[in-house]
Amino acid sequence: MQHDFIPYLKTLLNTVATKCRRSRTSFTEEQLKILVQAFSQNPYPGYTAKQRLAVEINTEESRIQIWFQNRRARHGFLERPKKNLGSSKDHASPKEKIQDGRDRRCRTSYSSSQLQTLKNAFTENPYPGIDSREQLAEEIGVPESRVQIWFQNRRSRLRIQRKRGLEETDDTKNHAALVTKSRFRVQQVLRTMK
DNA sequence: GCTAATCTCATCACACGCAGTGTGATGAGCCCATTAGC
Repeated sequence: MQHDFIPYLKTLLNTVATKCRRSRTSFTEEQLKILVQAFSQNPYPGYTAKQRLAVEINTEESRIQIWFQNRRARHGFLERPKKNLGSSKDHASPKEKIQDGRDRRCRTSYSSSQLQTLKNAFTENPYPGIDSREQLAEEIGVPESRVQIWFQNRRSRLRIQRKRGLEETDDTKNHAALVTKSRFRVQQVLRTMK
């Protein structure tokens, strides 16, 4: 997938002052064993399952989420999960499957002041590094992983907005060109009538 | 080189308010995404 130029600019910006990336987590053999086993049972664990795993191997839930994402991408697990009930081959009970289907993290609702802080930070730098994200997270009192998601969504929706804006501008230009063309044509016809 | 971290894009899910919009959460990535730390 092609990336925009901006992410590369962001990397440059971040390297100037703050730490750009979170330091790499290194899982122990024991932790990996637990993760692999959990993956073989269910490659799409719900939020509570991920939280449970996080407690079990003493890490953050967001690290579990990333691990499962990477594992799915690299171990040929291409089939998307069926909504709600799965096949009888699955290890989870039907009840558990239903819960997993709906088991998302509770939606974070930001107060207007939290949003203002995030928006200000976004204006300053749409690609904050781990240090800035952690600082922001502490300032507004939400986990760093939520700040990261907020910035991802914000960038994404801004791109869509810009794209729509450009399309509308193009439409306006096309419309103006058509009007000019029609006027010219009418004038031509009128001239020939004279 | 392996793989955690990060990115974009698409989509789901839910709140708000009553049909559609806004936005947080999640998953894929097909030359099987790219970048970068160990």
